[in-house]
Amino acid sequence: MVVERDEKWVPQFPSNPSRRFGPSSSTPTGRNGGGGSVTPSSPNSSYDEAVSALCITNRCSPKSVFSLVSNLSKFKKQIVRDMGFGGILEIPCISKLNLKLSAWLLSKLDSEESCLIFGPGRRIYVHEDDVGIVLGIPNGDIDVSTTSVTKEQLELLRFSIGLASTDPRSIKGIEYVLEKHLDDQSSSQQIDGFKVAFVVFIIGHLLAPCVKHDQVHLDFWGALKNHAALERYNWCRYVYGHVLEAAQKV
DNA sequence: CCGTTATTACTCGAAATGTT
DNA sequence: AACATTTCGAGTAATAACGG
Repeated sequence: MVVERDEKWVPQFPSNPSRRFGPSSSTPTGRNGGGGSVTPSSPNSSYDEAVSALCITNRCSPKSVFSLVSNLSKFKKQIVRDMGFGGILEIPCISKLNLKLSAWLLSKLDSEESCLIFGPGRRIYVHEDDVGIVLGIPNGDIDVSTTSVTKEQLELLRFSIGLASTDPRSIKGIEYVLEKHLDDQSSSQQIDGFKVAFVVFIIGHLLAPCVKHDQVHLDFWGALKNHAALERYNWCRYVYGHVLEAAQKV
């Protein structure tokens, strides 16, 4: 039911040492953040809100991106940088995401005003450019979502990067594509195939993971048709759009 | 010899991943 | 989408080392 994907990795916070609120019917342990004189408005309701979203699933895994990226050859990394996705190469190896913190953050995100609201006068405005600053992905002038792709084009794309499966959403075997040897002798088709496969991989594993195992959304494939202009698309807006969508579900 | 501190081992829970 | 399994990290307890 409440299924949300979380596209931002959390900067490793000092994991809160809250041993779960036991069923002991004793003191309700006022959960004021260390400050003390925090907003007395409704510290409880907001907290319950986050707790109610405990049943969340998340297919986002920076670690798989990290392990792939760390095994890329110099040549491939240069290709990635040329695409404008250089920031992906710097992804830290975070193997665990704090889902509670993610859910809490998303619950504070107002999609209308595009800011995190922590209380009266406590707001952090978020812009899609910030996504680019943090993740280091292209922030071009073409909107990803305006592009569309037909079934045939999708088929052709998948074929060109070596994904043979008939299921258009499946990305099984994409790692094999990315591990194929590439050097300056390789044809431009092979390099383009690598570029497309790389974008699909990071979208599927980090930026906008689908809730289903080994599957991705189809809404960004249109942007992949144009191999030469991958860096001219606004991937930040695409990612941020998915964050907002997830926030609305919370 | 006792009390305090540091290192290590183990247990438990949460998150990731795969399957039906 | 729900369920099951695996993996990983944090917390805790036990033990060893050190100093008084």
